[in-house]
Amino acid sequence: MREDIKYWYLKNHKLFEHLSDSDVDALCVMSSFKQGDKNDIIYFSDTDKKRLYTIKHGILKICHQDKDGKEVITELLTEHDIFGYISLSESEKNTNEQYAIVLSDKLSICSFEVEKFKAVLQNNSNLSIKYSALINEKLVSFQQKYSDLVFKDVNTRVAEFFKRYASYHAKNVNGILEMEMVLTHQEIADYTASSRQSVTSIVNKLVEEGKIIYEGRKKVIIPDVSKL
Amino acid sequence: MREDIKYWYLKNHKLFEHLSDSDVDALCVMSSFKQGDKNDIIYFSDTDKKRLYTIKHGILKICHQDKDGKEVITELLTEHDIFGYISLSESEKNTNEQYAIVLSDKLSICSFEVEKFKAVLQNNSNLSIKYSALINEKLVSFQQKYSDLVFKDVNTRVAEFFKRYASYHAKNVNGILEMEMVLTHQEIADYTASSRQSVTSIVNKLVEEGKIIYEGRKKVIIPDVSKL
DNA sequence: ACTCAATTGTCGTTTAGATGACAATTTACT
DNA sequence: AGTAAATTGTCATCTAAACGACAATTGAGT
Repeated sequence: MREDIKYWYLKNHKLFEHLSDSDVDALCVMSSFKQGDKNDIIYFSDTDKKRLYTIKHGILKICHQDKDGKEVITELLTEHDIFGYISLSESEKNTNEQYAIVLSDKLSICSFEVEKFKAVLQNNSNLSIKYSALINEKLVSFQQKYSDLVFKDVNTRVAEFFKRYASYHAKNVNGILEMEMVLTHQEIADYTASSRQSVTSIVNKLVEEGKIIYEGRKKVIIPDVSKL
Repeated sequence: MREDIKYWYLKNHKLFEHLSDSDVDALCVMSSFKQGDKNDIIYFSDTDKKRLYTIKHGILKICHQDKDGKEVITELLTEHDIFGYISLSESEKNTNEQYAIVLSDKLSICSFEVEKFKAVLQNNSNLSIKYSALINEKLVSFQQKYSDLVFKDVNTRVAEFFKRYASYHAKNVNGILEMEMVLTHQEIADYTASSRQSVTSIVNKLVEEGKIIYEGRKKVIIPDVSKL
């Protein structure tokens, strides 16, 4: 990948936007870009040097399975999201059998070796505060996800999935939200901690009520988010 | 509180242990210590200046409720744990209607104004890397908690609660774990996302099987953790 | 356009675990 | 010690949502 494109990407990332040019240069040198296609699997193997990833373009699901192969999607990542974290003890396997699968047609990601990234943090307290805050945001949204699972029923969770997905991926045309839906019912179920059949029937109910519109299986329209 | 005790506490905190004396001095100045008793409620009100807390001694539950008053315990905090996080946007309410209640007889906490703490981070990249890693640990354990809720049944979750609780609070006497139990069945239920009655019957089953021993309602013994 | 695999639709059935109701026990308080 | 309040014990009932099974539909690949 050409240096100027790396540069452009990092300069436009909320984590790095206020960095000095020379700091961005330093990051550029240590960063590595990669492409992927739909259904590609990205393992975060423990054997490799640990890396920190940020997504340049595309959608990725982070999942793991229980022993019976039942899958849970812990995160849906999009442009500018980060994944793979730094930890205190170098050795500690924190990936926890997680793996990522590309959901969008194309994906491009940018990654850094964790140890090198730490070195940049050393000289950039501003960056590290931002990084902390970012991780913190994730923590808060996970706590939210946890309470939602405890407090809210499947119907609500699925409806809120659509709202959330829309907030990331929808184009707003006069208040009408249009988006490409890259998740199957099964995947929505994995994400909302429910079952495929439940998602199917809930989606159909939402469609009947006119709250969402499916055009084919890949396009979703939400005429009025406030009614969802 | 006497300065030398503050100093001593911070010097022994894993987050601050490698800080220079002068940095610890600086933290001491901005820190404030507070005491609490069992059942005291600590609100993280949005009106106040946001603070970062660390626990000097005692046990605290962080919870929030849904509209019907149903409670979920999101975290159990103990010595050296931190709570209340920094965020990018100053204003953002991240506390999310959370509140904390003291579970142990006595509690003492230490707190910093978030903005002041950030200033110390600015000049201490080492500290901020540690801080990031700490938040990150929390994130990972939350992801774990989430998957456990999805994958594991109540029996397992309750059993694992005891293991986890023991790992923090038990004295190990020749492989036999003894601990003071500060949670009621109801609270264990709130923590494991289940119901009081389920916890009661699961606990009794574990007692019958000899996997745990209750002496009164406040003391628990685990003869052999590996069998739990 | 045709075929096959993937996805969705629709049931009836099953089940884990919540919930309610009340009794028994333990602990706290005067 | 005696009483009230909190906690725990037990059971029967209920329910949300998983699960299995199979059909219908869609879309991708040739």
